[in-house]
Amino acid sequence: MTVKLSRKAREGLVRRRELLAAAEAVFSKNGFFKTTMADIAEEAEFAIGTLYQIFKSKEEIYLSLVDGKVTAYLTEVEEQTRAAVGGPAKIEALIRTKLNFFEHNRNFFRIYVAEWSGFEWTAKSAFGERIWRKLLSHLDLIAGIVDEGVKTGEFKRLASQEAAFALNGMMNATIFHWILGNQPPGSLVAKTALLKDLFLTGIHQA
Amino acid sequence: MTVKLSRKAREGLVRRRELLAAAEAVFSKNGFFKTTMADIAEEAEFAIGTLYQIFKSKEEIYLSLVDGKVTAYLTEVEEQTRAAVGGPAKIEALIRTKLNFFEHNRNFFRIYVAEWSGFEWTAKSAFGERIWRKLLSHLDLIAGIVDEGVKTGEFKRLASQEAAFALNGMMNATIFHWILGNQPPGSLVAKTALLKDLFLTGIHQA
DNA sequence: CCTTAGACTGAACAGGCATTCTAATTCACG
DNA sequence: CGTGAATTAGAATGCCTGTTCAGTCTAAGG
Repeated sequence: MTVKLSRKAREGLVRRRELLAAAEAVFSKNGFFKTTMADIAEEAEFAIGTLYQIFKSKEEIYLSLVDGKVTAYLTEVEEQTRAAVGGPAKIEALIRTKLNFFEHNRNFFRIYVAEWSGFEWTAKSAFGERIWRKLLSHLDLIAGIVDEGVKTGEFKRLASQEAAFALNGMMNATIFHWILGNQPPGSLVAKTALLKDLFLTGIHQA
Repeated sequence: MTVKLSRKAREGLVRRRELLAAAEAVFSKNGFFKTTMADIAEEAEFAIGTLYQIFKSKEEIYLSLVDGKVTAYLTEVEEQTRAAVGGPAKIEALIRTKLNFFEHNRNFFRIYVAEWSGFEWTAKSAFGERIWRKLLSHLDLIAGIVDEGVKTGEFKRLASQEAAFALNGMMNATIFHWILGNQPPGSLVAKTALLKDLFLTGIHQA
C-alpha cells in the first residue's frame, strides 16, 4: 500500500515536472497572455483536460513555474553568498551565481524579467504577491552585503539600497544582452570578472 | 477653405493627443493585455466607436503612444549628450536626461520597461519592430560615448557594449526603485551624481 | 476473464472583448 | 430655421480561449 501510493505520487510528480517544462518553453516564447492552454497541452503532449487534472488554472501553472524557479535561484544565491567571505568575494559570488543560473535557464530569463517589470501581474493574486515579495527580499540580501562592506570600510559610504538596485539592474542588462546576441554557453558566466570590476571600481581610468 | 481645413486638422490632433494621454494612463496601470477598449474609451471620455475613428486598432493606439514617447525621449537624450563635452560630462548628461524624463513620465516608465523586456510584443508587427530598433540604437549611442572616452583615455579599456548595457540597466533599476517607493518629485534627478559616481568609480573604497 | 476506480480525452460551453455597424445627433451653411 | 453631410455613440457581432464534463480507456484486483 505504501509502495503503491508512493509510486502514484512519484508518477504524479513526473507528470507535473513535464508539464512545467512544457509551460516554461511556451510561456517564455510568447508570454503569459499570448499563450493558450492549447499551446501548453500540445507542447506537453497532454490533452487540455489533463492539464486541469494537474493544475486548477492557467494562472496556477504559470505561478507554480515562476515560484519554483525563483525559489531555486534565490536559494542558490543565498548559499553561495553566505559561503563567500568578505564584501568583494560576496559580490563576486552573487554575480557568478546569477550569471550561471541564467546561463542554464536562458528561457526562464524572459519570464523572470517580465515578473520583475511587474507587467504580467499588475493585479496580483495572493500567489503572485508572494513571488513579488521574494524578489524584493532578494534585493535586501544584496543591500545587506553592500551594507556590511560599508561597515567594514571595504566599500564607500553610500546608500546600500540604491547600490543593490543598480547592481541588480547591471546584471539583468548583461544577461539580456547576452541572450539577445545568442552567445555560446560558457560565455556568460565568464563575464563575472567584468561585472565585478565595473561595480567595484567603475569605468573611470584610475 | 484653408482655414476650415486647418481647424479640422487641429481639432483632430487635439482629439488624438487626448486619446493618447488617456491610453497612457490605462495602459501604464494595467498593461496592454488587461486594458480593454472600453477602459480607454471611458478614460478618454469618448465612445468606443470614436476610438476607431482615430486609430484603427488597439494595437495601433498602443504603438503610437510608445513610439511618440520613445522618440521624444531619445531625441532629448541625443541633444543633451551631444551638447556635453568630454566622456564624464556626456555620461552625466545621459543620466540626468533619463532621470529627468522619467521623473516627468512616471507612468510611462512601466510601458517603457515592458517594451524593453520585449514581452508585450514577442510577435512584433512592423511598427513594434521599429520601436525595438530605436531602443537598440539608443544603446549604440551610449556605447559610442563610452568608446570615445576609452579612445581619449578618460575611461578604462573595456567592452563598450557591455558597459552601455550595464549603465542602462543601472539607470532603469534606479528609476524603478524610485517609482516603487513613491518618491516626491525632484528626488529622482537628484540621484544623477550618485549614479554617475557609481558608474565612473564603483563602490570600492579608494 | 470480469469489474471497476481512476486517469484521460477533446468537444462543447460560456464569458469576455476587439471590432463593426447603423441609428441618433451635431453642425455648417443657405 | 431647414437640410444633409459628418460625426458620435454604444448595441450587436463574432471570434477566441479558459474551463468543464460526459464519455472512453487502462490496468489492478478478484
